[in-house]
Amino acid sequence: MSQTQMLKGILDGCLLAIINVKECYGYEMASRLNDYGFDYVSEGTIYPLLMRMQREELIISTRRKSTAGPKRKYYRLTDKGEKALQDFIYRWEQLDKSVNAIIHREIREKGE
Amino acid sequence: MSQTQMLKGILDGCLLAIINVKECYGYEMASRLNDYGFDYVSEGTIYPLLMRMQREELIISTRRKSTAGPKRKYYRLTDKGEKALQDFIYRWEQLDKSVNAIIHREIREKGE
DNA sequence: TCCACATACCTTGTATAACAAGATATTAAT
DNA sequence: ATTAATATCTTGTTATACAAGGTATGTGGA
Repeated sequence: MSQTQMLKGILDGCLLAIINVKECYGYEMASRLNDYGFDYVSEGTIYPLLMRMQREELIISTRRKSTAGPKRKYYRLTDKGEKALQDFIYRWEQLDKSVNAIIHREIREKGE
Repeated sequence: MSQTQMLKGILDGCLLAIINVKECYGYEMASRLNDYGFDYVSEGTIYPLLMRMQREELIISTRRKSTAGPKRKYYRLTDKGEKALQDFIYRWEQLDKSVNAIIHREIREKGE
């Protein structure tokens, strides 16, 4: 029952959402996540995730020069990635509703 | 990026919340979760989870006769379990806020 | 020039937890 | 006796976040 477990299956959707706002590279995403209120997310988490999503053709990358340091890999969504993001948002909202219902003890009607 | 991954680290808190409302036994919890809007959660998920939480002294069980079938194990929260539930709710609300901020593109101020 | 440092990416191994599938036992009804 | 619903539990698999560490590039200061 840790914060790391709670992120499972959620982080990938969050990265898609971040990329959707604006092209972004891995190293920057950690701090971006932080801005949104997440605790520090390891690069050992982010990079494998990005590579997996690229393999699944949800995102594609372009290498560009950095102002300071090695080249960056900027990611953007594919059409498939945009669909995956919409799907994630839907599933998140379902979960959100369910968990909040439990916490606030609001049992839904069966027929809904 | 499946529904099953999204439940990780969340199901245990949800079960604590359910038990907190009213003593409950494993078999019943599946349908209770369903009432709250969750998809079917396997018994192969629920029972090991209950046993783990009992081992961690978050819940304790009492065997009682069933109206039809073998004895039920009714669970209730310990003091430690109540604290764990409060802790879960806090962490859930943090996550909830963060994910919704990302989805709705509301970047928080750093100083907050 | 040389070195420290921030930037930027990647790999390996580990731990956790949800799940499918199936086993077992009890009670009621046919 | 047989079937079905109830109720619990076990085994093996899979997915994924993370710690720890490695590699490479560019800037600025000594």
